Amino acid sequence: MINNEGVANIFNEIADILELKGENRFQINAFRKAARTIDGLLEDISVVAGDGRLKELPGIGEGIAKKIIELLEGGKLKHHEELKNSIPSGLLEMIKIQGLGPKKVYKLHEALGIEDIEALKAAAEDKKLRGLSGFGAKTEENILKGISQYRRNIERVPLGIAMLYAESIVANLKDIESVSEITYAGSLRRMRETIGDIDILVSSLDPGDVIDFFTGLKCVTDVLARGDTKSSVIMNDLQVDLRVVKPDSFGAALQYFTGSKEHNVRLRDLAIRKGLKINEYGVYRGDKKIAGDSEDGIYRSVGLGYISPEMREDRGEIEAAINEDLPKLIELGDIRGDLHIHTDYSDGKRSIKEMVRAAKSRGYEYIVISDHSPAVAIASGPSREDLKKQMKVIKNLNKDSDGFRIFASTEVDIKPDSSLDFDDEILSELDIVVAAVHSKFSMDEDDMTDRILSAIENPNVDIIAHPTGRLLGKRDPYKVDMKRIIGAAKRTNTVLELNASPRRLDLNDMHCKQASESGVKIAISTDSHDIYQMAFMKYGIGTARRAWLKKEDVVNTKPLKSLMKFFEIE
DNA sequence: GCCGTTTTCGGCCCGACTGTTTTCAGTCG
Repeated sequence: MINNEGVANIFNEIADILELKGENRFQINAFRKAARTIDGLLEDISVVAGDGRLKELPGIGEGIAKKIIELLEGGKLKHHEELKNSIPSGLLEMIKIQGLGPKKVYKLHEALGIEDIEALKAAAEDKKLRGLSGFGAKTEENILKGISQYRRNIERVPLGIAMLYAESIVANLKDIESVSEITYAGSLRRMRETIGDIDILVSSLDPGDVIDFFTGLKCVTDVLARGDTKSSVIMNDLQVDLRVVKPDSFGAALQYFTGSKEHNVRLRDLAIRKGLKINEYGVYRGDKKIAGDSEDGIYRSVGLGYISPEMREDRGEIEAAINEDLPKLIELGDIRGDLHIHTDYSDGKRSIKEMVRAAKSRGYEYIVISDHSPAVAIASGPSREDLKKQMKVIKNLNKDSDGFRIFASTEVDIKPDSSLDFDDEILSELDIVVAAVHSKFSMDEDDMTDRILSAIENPNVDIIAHPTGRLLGKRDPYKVDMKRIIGAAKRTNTVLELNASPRRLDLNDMHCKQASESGVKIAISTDSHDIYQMAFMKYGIGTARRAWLKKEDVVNTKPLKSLMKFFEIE
């Protein structure tokens, strides 16, 4: 059975082919919009179709609804098959090359019979492109550059890495005299889990000065574009776009360059209906500028409350704003403790005392010491006896802790046979039990789901850590039926973790939203193995805000007393 | 192909940069 992603991919491919053939661009947008709707859907598209609700979805009307049903029934779409057969498949790959779009690719195919990237490369090297109108020597050079870049496969980088680069660029440009405001924007500001390129926005009355400094930075390896107010460069194998605007447009530009594109299209559409026009300089009624210096003002001008960057994905936030129903999102300052911490009892780098001190300096009221159980051999976690000793040490530390509380715990391994790595007797003595999968990730979906469910069903287990096991860019999530996990977690009052480590961010934003909408409580934990990693909490908060989580949805916003009540700790 | 507190027809976001052109098309975000 085809899933949501499969249907979305087919509609996107239809849009690509129609674009190559130069068909009506609004029809093309309609397919893309439908694809986006389906891709972002929390429900299974087959369920929506079964209920006859397809046409209630935004961007899905009579024609596309029929196509979805055809796909669900037969796994194929006649319209799609016909389109695919009408062009060489290599053209679809060619449009992915930077600087090449559908028009140029189709022209290359029509005029020179070029059908794939290999042929394109050969033709460009033989200087055969420059004869075509619209193509010159520079175009050939750029195409070859684009091909080698495409082949190097510049991938999206994890949020945590991109954030470090962005913060250092911001720090560098801040000192330029004409710069009055500077920040990063784009998907980084929306705290997406991976980042394709870094967007930096600056307000200055002397754009040339800023652009000069930016393109001259030592770490810049290639300048892709350099205009009067805008420039793109490559540094650290990552594209960085800089835009400079005047201060009275900073809010409008920040709104615009934060995106997402889908969110902005919706916002501009709304503005048009109200007789307004939004661009990156401001909001205009006729020639009169009515907003621009602040982001808040942009939203107010179209009658909406302020929508936080993390929500701007066209996943219902515009509707929520129209209905004055925007959630008050959780903030970093709401966090009162960390519920997943490692120490030198297993593979952590620091002692319990050191981790406690770091937690206190962050203003926390409690932490959970959850070292690995022995089955995770590489972490050389405490044996049953050593865990008992650790519990005693914690008990003593708690005696003179001026109100701060250390909770004894374990990150007990859920073994491939579904059993836990510690017996129920010792688990029941711990304050909190965190359980997680660390091995045999390749199980099929039913077995893996059953494996995790059996941990959820154990009354001693309080929290399931990193529930899908993914490592961003390194290891795919294991296959698991999240609906069953969420259902069981709700029924047993088991907490699901949002692991804040930027290499995990697991649960992801969509699963988190799903879980919390089903009434499951979330723990945002850093899984720290060293002091500095406790700062990862901000990435967890970012993901939580993308999931529309409120303070009440997250257990570690509770003050000490009510947290103890929640976990039934003496 | 979708959609409607102007509309069931006629709209559909907007502007910068590049490279090719002699005023603009294509691409990108």
